[in-house]
Amino acid sequence: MTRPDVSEERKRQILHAAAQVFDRRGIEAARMEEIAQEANLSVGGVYWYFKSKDAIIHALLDKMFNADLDGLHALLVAEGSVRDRLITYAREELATARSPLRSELYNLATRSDSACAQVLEYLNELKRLLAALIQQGIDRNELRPLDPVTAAQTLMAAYEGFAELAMLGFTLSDPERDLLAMLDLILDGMSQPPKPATTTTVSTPVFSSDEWQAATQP
Amino acid sequence: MTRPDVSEERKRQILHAAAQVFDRRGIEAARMEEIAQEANLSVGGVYWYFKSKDAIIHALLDKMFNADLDGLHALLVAEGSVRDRLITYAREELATARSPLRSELYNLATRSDSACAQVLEYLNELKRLLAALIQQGIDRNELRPLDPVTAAQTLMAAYEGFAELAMLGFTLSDPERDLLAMLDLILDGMSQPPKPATTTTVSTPVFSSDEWQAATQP
DNA sequence: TCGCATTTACTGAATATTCATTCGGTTTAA
DNA sequence: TTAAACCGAATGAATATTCAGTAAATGCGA
Repeated sequence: MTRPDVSEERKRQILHAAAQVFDRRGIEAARMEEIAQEANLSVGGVYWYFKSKDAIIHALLDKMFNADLDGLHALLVAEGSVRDRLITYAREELATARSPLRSELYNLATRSDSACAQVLEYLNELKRLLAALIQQGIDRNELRPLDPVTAAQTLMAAYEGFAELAMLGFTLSDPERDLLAMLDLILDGMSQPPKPATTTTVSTPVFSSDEWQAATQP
Repeated sequence: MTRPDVSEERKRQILHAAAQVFDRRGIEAARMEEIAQEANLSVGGVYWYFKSKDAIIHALLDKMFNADLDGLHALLVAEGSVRDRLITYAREELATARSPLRSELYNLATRSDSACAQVLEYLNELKRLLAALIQQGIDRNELRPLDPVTAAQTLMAAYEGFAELAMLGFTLSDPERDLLAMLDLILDGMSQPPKPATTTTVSTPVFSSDEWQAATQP
């Protein structure tokens, strides 16, 4: 009677498929039919494991958020300068950033109370972890004394905003270079003045000065 | 035969109504019926002025983007320090920021080529104007010499990200205070070291130190 | 080691609902 | 009288969810 339990495996399959379809169609436009196909199941098969489309979304959020927080947790106790670890975190985020999924989920959160609660819980935990990392930087004298929570929130806004812009294909050169340039700028501002400006290695201006000066007379 | 032309008036009515409905329901969930009602028209009446729902979205985007760019344009030639003007711009944005609309529109842009082009055009213009303003700051020695385009993009990411987070109700105290704290932090980093840290007047820490230090041992 | 019963895992057509859009008809101002 | 401005029921297409079945793995008795 006890058949080998495939439900964990199936759920993983379905969530993977859903992520793919959400990516290309958007959450609202994603059809259960297409998710089922992508998961090598029929519509009914998907409903065997998930109560509804919403349940899939919820589970997917959970998976993504946990993966993200786990990564940051690991960085909190990893070695290296705080600056380097913040950059590493940003780089890891970048991998996810260009997918419309995250923005869609946030978007959804503005309309569903339960989704909103889930997202806020994630954001608060993210803030706590980032603030802790920044506090580490202050304690080690890498960063100037600033309010770690404000700094954490600032970084979060920058990350989020960058992800949003990158998603739309709005970048100077390539996303990674732009991300690093942005972080260099912000982290320079947060660093101890002793080394006044850590040389901004990546940020090679891509526009000629003519080009942006033209903006003054449009 | 030449009746007084009400079409401009009607279009304004409809766009206003659409903005309201998009705000509370989201773009996809907004029903033409509801937009029509809000505009004191029937469904057919709305279709008399707009070819489709997409046309309404497009026109609304156009209106919002132009209002934003016009405001920034005015700030570019206004008096006051660059810092103050960047703060003023951010404050003006904040008024719009808490509505899900902007995020929805971006979100939509990832799926419609024409919407995407429209958004990118706006973002590029925004970047040009912000870069020009920052260049002004460098020329006047208010800001340290940095790549104005990178700085502009950094500010844009921060603005966007902040708007996204504020939309979800993710703030320390009140949105305005948080926004100013964030900008102070970023602009301090961009300012000339001579006055090493412009006193961060608004950023009164809201969490006790116990509270965020707890984040280290979760 | 073969049926046979039983339960789990699945299928996909049918159902029900939800809108964007259309269009034949009505109102109103000139 | 005419044409622009408007109405709103009807149409049609899209799609989440259900459900009456089917397939297949397992245990069990002979």
